[in-house]
Amino acid sequence: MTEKQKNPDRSTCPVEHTLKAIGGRWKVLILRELFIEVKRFNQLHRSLRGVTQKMLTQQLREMEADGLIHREVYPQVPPKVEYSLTPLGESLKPILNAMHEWGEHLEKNSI
Amino acid sequence: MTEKQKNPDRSTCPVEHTLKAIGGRWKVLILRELFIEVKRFNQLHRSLRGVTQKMLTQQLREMEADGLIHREVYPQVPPKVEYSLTPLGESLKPILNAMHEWGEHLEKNSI
DNA sequence: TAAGATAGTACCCAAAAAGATACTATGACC
DNA sequence: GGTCATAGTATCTTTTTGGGTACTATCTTA
Repeated sequence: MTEKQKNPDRSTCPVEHTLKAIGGRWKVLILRELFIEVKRFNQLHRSLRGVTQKMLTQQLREMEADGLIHREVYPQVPPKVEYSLTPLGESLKPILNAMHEWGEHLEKNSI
Repeated sequence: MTEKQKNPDRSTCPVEHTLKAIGGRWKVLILRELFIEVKRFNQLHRSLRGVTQKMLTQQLREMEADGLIHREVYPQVPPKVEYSLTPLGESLKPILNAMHEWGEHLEKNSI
C-alpha cells in the first residue's frame, strides 16, 4: 500500500497486497521479533543486526500505516517507544509460519 | 537466492528465503497462472498484462533456477516453450492461498 | 519475395529501495 | 560542565530492480 497504483489489473490481486505489506527488506524480521514480545525501538535495533536506524524507522512507519503494528510513545526522557502487533499484524502469523516451514524444507532438501 | 549473502544472520531465517523465492515483481502472478495450467511463454505474456518480455524472461529464469518451475523446450519452428510448476513450486500453494486470504480480508475490512 | 509467429537477447535508462554517516533534543547522572 | 541514553531526522550515495526499445533466428504461409 502507500503507493499509487497505475496498473488496475495488478491491484486486483490480493496476494500482491499481502506481498506489499510484508515484502520489505526487514518486515518479516520485525514481525518475528514482535511475535515474541512487545519491543522498544532499540531492542529491535539490536535484535536485527545490520539494520540502520533509518531503515528500521522507515519499515516500522510503513507497517504502522498498514495497521500491522502499534506504536506506543511514553512521554519520558530518555524517550520510550514500544512497538507491538495489532490484531491485523497477529493475523499474519499463519502466513509467516507457512513461509517458515517452506523455507526450512527448502534448506533441508537443497543445500 | 541467486545472491551472495554477506550477512550470515539473515541467511538463517527461512522466511527470508521464501520471500526471496516469491518476492519478485511478477512471481506470484506467474505462479497464479501456472497453478491453473501449463502455459507457453506468449500465453504468460498475454495473461500478465503490463509485463515486458525481458522482465518475464528474467523472472521465469530466476524461478527456474530456484527450482519452482520447469521449462520444456520443444524443438520446433516457430519455437514452443512450456512452463509448468515443479513439485516444489506446487508446494507453495498453501502460502499463496494464505496470502490470498489475508489480502482479501484486508480489502473487505479497510477499503 | 515478403510477412508472420514464437521465444527470446542486448543495451540503455529510470525509479525505487536500501544503506552510510552525521546530527538532534531532552533530562539524568557523575 | 561533560557524558550517556533513547528514539529518532536529514542528507547523500549506492545498489537493486524494473522497464523501454530495438533486434535476432528460423520456418511456414501467402
